[in-house]
Amino acid sequence: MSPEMDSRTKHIEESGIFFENVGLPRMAGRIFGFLMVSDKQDVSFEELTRALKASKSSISNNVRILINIGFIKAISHSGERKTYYCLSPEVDWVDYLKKRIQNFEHFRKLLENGYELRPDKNDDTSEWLKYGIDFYIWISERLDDLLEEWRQKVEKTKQNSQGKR
Amino acid sequence: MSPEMDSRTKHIEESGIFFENVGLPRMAGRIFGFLMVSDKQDVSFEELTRALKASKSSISNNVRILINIGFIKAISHSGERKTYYCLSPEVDWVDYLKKRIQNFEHFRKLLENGYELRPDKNDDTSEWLKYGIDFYIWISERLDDLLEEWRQKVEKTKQNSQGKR
DNA sequence: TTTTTGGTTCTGCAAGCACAGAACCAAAAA
DNA sequence: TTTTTGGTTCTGTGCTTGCAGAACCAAAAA
Repeated sequence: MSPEMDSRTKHIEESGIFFENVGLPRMAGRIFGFLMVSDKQDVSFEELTRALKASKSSISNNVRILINIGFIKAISHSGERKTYYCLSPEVDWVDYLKKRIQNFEHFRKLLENGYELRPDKNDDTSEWLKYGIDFYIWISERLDDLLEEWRQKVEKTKQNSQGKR
Repeated sequence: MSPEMDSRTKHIEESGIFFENVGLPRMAGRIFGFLMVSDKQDVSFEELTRALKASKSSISNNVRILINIGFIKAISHSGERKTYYCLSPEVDWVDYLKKRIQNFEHFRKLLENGYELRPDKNDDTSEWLKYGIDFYIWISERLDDLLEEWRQKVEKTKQNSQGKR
């Protein structure tokens, strides 16, 4: 990183690294980061290739990834052929988290399966497994409650702001 | 998979695939799965290489990974040079989850940084960022509460079982 | 019709990674 | 001391993946 790199560029690269850390392409993170700090509301495909100095193929593929995740959205303007992209206003954090929480479920099933297969269910290892299973059952329930709570909170806020109008 | 593969082998391989899906080596998952369903309380290094048909280097590296994560533990028996491994009885699910939750914090910081860098903080994108930031602040707090709740639950159970003795 | 534009899909390459096997090393045994 | 044991670290290989550039394609423009 050159020292005179501006804070936006730095932000974009950091976003890329973060995405990489969670198993997504760096370029997808760069696009996401760029959309965050762009002074425009929506950015064209062509601007992305130019701003991020990336090939069309890379932008094309990574834009699709971001759309699938639900982080960004394609929009078009009448009388124009170009496609523009912006952070998806409809992104559902709850749904997004729910998908990530499914890993817990999967892991719990793995523990349960292991427990079932143990020859002696009264030893330390079995106890350990039981404890882990209990924890995951408990935390999954609680997380569901939490997400429902948030959903209602949002619902209420929406009604409020509608009432104000 | 041959049809006559027994359920333990199947479990071990499934564990391997699961680990792979969350970004860890398949072999680490196999070891974890094997320790789950082994009829022994602890398993030697050599038995792992034999049972999983893997090289010493692979076992060595992946055992270290599992120890670092905190999933398994090395133990030794007096009068013996061999090292044995078992599912770590001290594994702290709470700590484990906390580490995974740190990703949320990191992501929130990314959103906050993006928000700070926006030229116009009154447009839709900024609103979107603010909403996301709020959500992550809220969920982080709630998760901390949850983990604390679980910790206390465990504490209580421990006291109970001690009282019974 | 032919040409241009906007974007997708195909091809090839470079980097990263999990694994095996070999070389290695320290501690115990002989 | 030398030999054996138990395990780690080094080296090479095949597989995967992100990317660029080229080929491609459909729709609009000319």
